[in-house]
Amino acid sequence: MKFDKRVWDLMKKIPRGKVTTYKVIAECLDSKAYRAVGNACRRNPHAPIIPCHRVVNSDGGIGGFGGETSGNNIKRKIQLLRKEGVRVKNGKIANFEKVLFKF
DNA sequence: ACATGTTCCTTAC
DNA sequence: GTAAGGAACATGT
Repeated sequence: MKFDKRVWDLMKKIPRGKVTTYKVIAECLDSKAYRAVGNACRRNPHAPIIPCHRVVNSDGGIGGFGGETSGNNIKRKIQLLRKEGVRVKNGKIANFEKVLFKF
């Protein structure tokens, strides 16, 4: 409950053209539950104000949904990111360090 | 392979 | 109908 709320709050803070990682979020929450962060995103009760597509893995790879990682709905999010200035290479962020938003 | 937090599902009462 | 336990999950080291 509080966990999700905090996660969402941080996500809302992500500016356009930048991305964040589950690791960073978890660290900000003073927790090591990286998975919980992803789960909170999955619940995502706030549709557009929580940009899940702006949250990526520590490797800069777009998260893996239920098998949508290999070129499915995910592609749509990648396009959106690309449009915002995030370079995506085959489902992974190219200039990851440059667009990585640290809290 | 293990650690970590939450959510969902199954089973028990 | 409500409560408890266990499995799964959009991860990271």
